[in-house]
Amino acid sequence: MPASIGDVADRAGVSVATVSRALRGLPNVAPSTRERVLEAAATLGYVADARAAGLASGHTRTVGVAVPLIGPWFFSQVLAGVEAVVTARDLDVLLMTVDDAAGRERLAAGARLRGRVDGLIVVDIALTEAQKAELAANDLPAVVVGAEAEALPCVLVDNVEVGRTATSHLLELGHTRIALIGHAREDPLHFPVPEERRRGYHEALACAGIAPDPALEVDGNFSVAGGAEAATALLDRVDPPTAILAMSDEMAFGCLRVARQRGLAVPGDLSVIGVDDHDVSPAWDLTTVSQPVHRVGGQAAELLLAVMDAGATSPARIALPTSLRHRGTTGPPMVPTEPSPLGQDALR
Amino acid sequence: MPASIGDVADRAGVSVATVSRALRGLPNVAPSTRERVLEAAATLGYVADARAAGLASGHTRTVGVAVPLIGPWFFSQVLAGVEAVVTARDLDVLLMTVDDAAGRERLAAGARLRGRVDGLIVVDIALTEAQKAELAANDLPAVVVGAEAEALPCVLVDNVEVGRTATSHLLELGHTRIALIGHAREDPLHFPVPEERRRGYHEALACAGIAPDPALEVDGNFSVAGGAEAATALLDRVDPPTAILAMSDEMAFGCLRVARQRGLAVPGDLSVIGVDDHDVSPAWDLTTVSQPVHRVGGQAAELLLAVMDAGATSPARIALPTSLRHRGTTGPPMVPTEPSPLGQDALR
DNA sequence: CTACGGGAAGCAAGCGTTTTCATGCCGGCT
DNA sequence: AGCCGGCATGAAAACGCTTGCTTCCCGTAG
Repeated sequence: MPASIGDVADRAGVSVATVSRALRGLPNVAPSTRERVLEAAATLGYVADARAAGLASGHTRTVGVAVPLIGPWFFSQVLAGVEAVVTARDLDVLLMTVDDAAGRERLAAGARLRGRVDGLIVVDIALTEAQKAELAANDLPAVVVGAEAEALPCVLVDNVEVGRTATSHLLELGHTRIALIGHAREDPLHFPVPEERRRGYHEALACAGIAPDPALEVDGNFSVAGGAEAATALLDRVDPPTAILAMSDEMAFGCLRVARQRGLAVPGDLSVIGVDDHDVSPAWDLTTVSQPVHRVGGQAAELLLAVMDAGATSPARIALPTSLRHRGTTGPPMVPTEPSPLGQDALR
Repeated sequence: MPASIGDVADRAGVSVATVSRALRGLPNVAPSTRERVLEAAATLGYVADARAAGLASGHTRTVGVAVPLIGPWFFSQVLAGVEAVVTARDLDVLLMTVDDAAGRERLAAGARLRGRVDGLIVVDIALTEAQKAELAANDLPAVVVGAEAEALPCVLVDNVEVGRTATSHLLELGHTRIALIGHAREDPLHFPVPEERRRGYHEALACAGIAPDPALEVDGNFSVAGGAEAATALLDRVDPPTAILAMSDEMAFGCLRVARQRGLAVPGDLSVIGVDDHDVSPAWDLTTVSQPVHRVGGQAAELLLAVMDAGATSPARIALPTSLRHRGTTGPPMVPTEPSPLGQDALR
């Protein structure tokens, strides 16, 4: 039903080959001819069929982005970063969520990918080593975000350092009972990020000569609600922590909420630090370890484009810097015997 | 390089037609044959080329989602909603941002769409009536989110009511100087949403017999920072408002930040209400008008699928309900002469 | 005057599927 | 015994483009 290239050719009185060349701005087309073709195409409302063009030319002008979830802030920011650089090259973005083992298997096998994308960005998906190798062998240009990969380029932040930085910050302020809210250790996804941050936490603790207390490490599900639950559990203990390191700002928000509900002063009674530097963190005045989320996506996209252009180069490994944003939710622990005059939060 | 259907056919000792049928689970294939084909395909790692399959069959198994931006919470949630129902039908999502006039023109004309998507969801993009008509005439199944459309199905919330509800809430609490933070009236995008909410605000004000003060309507750019700036400007006035209605929770967060920095008690000195019911709003204890963001996306996707299945039906128009979430940031205005005992916020 | 060169345009061969139509085979029915 | 219908399979025609190769034409150099 829609006009095809043949219709345009007929109307312009030239061959389809000439139409194809004229429309794509290729050389060796007389200006007068090109103009006639352009006009014919315009009046017919002709748009080339992407499938046919791709089939003939061998590419798709599309890159795939695989994420475990779409909703959370982190992923939407990475996605935005990818999108910005990809559309600058006039490519499209195919979004795919893979959130279970079957999906990961299919992704690694390249199912649904052939003839769909020219390249793939895999964000924070817990691929096994075997799956990564399979993906790399898959001839499809791919880059991994948030995890190391042997044969694939990857972009990530040093999450051990993230954990270390946050913990050291709290230690320097004088805290010794520091809780960690992250992901359950027995996480079926065994994605490295939480584990790495936990490692940094342990390292910093060890440096300060403090023995880690397993009771202070709880699951927060990387959500506001999960962070709130975790904080509740921690603060209900007979020996509550004086500081909480939440592995994401969203979980930190949950902590702050609980603190406020309980009338705890922050940072007087409880210090809270997050990770991400979420959009709304400045508004909360939340101390956090900032990571360049948007840049992560952009960098991954640039890397992918480079691989797509140059073919298989030596897989790069790009580490992006993080930095402590010391704001208002962390401070020295209160001396236990001295009750806080600021135990009430005026907001409530 | 990758195995084609012909390779599979050779290896299984059958024709390509049989391979095609066997792999897609079509009837009239002997079980033994099917098994042989499956095995051949598996050992060859065969995956059908989506372009070729699409070209031959006429569809793409992909739906497009066009948004003006990816980063903001609202869009990521809508996207997630769409994605959930679309992938349940084993379709893919092609993400496209259109944020300028040229992009809108191209979108309406269907550029880059043919052979790329089987259907399109347009989210909060300021199409002119002519462009909507063009899109509708474009034979491509499409649904519009966040705007009325003559010839296209659409899903939206009653944004006039949203504005009315929020404003009435503040009025009932006793406020009379109520500021509105939204989008600049001379918005070049002239997207209807802010304008509708503003209308609701005016209607509620009129009902209460209050003349709107243009000085109390300011632009907040729908971001945290924009909300903060707007709040600053409002509170710097000689006659500051006692309540602020922000058209999004993110802008409301900016307001709360400013209030806290200035030592204003919320809701004692200043009431703040937002719109959206953002993930972190419960943590802030923010009063807001909740809209079912995820559901909006899901509903749009379901509508689109229905159109794709059934062909052109009469264009539906689905309005989703909103509701007031009365939380802690709104309350009666303080009696002006009585200074607040809670002017200090313990968080800072 | 012929040979040569280069730009403009056309022909036709793919690209890898799906799908229609034709073919062959077998069993059951009249 | 002769047909007929149904099932499994194959051959080949689309699908709509890109692209290598060829042809044509004209101007210039020898």
